[in-house]
Amino acid sequence: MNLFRTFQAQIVDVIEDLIKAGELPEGLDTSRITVEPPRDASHGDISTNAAMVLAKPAGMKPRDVAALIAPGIEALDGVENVDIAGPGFINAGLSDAFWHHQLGQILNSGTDYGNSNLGDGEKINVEYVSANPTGPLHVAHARGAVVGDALVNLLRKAGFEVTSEYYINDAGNQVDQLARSAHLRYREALGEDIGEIPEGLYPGEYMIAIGEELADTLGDGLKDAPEEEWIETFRNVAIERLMDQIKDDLAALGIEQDVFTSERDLVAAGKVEHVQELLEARGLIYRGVLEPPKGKAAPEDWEPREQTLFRATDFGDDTDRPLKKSDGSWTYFSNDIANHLDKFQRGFSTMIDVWGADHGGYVKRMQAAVRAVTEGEGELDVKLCQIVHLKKGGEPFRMSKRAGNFVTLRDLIDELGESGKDIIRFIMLTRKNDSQMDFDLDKALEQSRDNPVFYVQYAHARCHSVLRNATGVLSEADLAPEKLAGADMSVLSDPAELELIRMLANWPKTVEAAAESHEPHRIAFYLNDVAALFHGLWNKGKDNVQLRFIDEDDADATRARLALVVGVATVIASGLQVMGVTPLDELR
RNA sequence: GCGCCCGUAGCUCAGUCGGAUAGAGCACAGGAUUCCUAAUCCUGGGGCCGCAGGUUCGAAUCCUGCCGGGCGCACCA
Repeated sequence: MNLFRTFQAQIVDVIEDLIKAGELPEGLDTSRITVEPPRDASHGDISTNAAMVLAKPAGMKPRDVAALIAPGIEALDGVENVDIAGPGFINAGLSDAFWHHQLGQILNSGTDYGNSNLGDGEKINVEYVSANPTGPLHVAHARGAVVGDALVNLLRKAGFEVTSEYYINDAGNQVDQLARSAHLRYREALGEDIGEIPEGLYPGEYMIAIGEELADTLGDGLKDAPEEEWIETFRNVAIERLMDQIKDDLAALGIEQDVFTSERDLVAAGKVEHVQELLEARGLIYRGVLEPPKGKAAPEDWEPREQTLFRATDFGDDTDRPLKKSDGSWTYFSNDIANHLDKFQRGFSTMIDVWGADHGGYVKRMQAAVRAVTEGEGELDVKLCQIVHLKKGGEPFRMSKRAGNFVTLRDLIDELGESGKDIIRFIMLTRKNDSQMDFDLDKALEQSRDNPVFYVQYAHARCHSVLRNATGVLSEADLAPEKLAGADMSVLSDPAELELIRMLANWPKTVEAAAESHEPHRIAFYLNDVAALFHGLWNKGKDNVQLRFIDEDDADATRARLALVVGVATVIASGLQVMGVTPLDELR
């Protein structure tokens, strides 16, 4: 529970008391009342819009309503003073003791601080990565992987019951081409000169080992056999190997997903037919001919064709969408509807998909389908991840080990060294998912203010450095968080110290807001703010000896200040945990 | 031509789902280190929040229309 929510509930109580007493009219809607930290610190610690929201329905002036509510707020625990300002804001200042108490709570909670019951155990499914099993992951996948995974952690922290999921596109033409590529490499492994890899097949070197394995296990009997005899086996083996590799790459990024759903299995289980029956029964399927796209040059082979169409326009899409290909097989779209219906039937009425921006044109139709197939009970939020431009020293970066090849995720991790995982994860979260991003390899390794990964890690390491130095004044046992939580915090009275505590106490609200909006990047920005205040306070100790964390002549003051230091380290660690980044105690 | 995303300081970006005088970093100018990591910090200038209307107590935020950039646009996945 974040403290602003607590105050919000208390203020609503105050208002209800006023209604009972006849001071305010009955039937006021209190749901729009918010309590927030004011942007300007001079306006106090908390601020509510209650008077402005209630003024109109109550038929009163905002300031008059505020005057009625203010005394009730002033009487609340922790409130020191109340002020009515501007158009009718009620601002309240909280006592130092209140903030000291918050700090104690941080120490007692550890990195669980910020955990919330906001989600109330509601089930949410987050699908991300879902790359085709036709090759290793490349950088373009990294952003979605990180965003999705951080979102999972974030939602869990906020009290949702989250399942992380990968949808394997193992049906359709692409995996058949994969099987053919494997067969070619199989023949190559048996000594045949295969020459150039034909257009449409997968030329990557990663196919060679698969071909060799197939040759080892199957012998040469399938070398000249017709495709029907081998395609299934080759497909299965290739997909399995590539999925293993993808899982390894994800593991290197610290990602391990709960559920892997196979498109092929969904089809085989008849789930797509089920979708069709369901839509048919609701009158949402018809045979029809689509208009060619206007303006843009029509596809070469376009011809008016009667198709099996889903009435997507009834659910907010721009045009109706085909469910079957001309050869009678299901479209990718049909299968993906089955995928989402399946998720819904497994109990997820809230679903989040993380996609690349190039799939943006697919959002509306999928959302339309989810609405149709769940009768409005299911909700799909799609997070689109914009492209990442790799750079090195400001120049576009290409790592063309093989001419024309993409940069694999593995290459990127290796390039960044042992902290590669943490660096990638942090940087990928320093932009909103839908804005484009430059990823500069030099900057990412730089140890400077310029590099947010370093800046936040440095703050955390500094905290631990202080604690290491503190053993001269306090015993190990005295440095335990739960021990420090009981310290007399009253020396923490400098504005910079209190500002830092306020920032730390903002963590639970940050978690809830980020979780509600499905925006994990907010965590990165918050941590940057925490680090900035901490570095600032640290440097104040240079001018003002009174503010140094360790005072060899005053164990009590040291205890209180170290409580603050541990609080900072705790909140940073808690935030990094959500991002999937390992906090460092030392940077040397 | 249609749809989606974006447009905020010279540059890169935040902006707590409608709040008060719009914030950081970089860059630029100046300053702080016998002292817990100066790998840091402090001070300063910088803005028509793309443009124009609308909604209301109140708009960077919501609606409409333009302008500019990115992505996508039958039976690929």
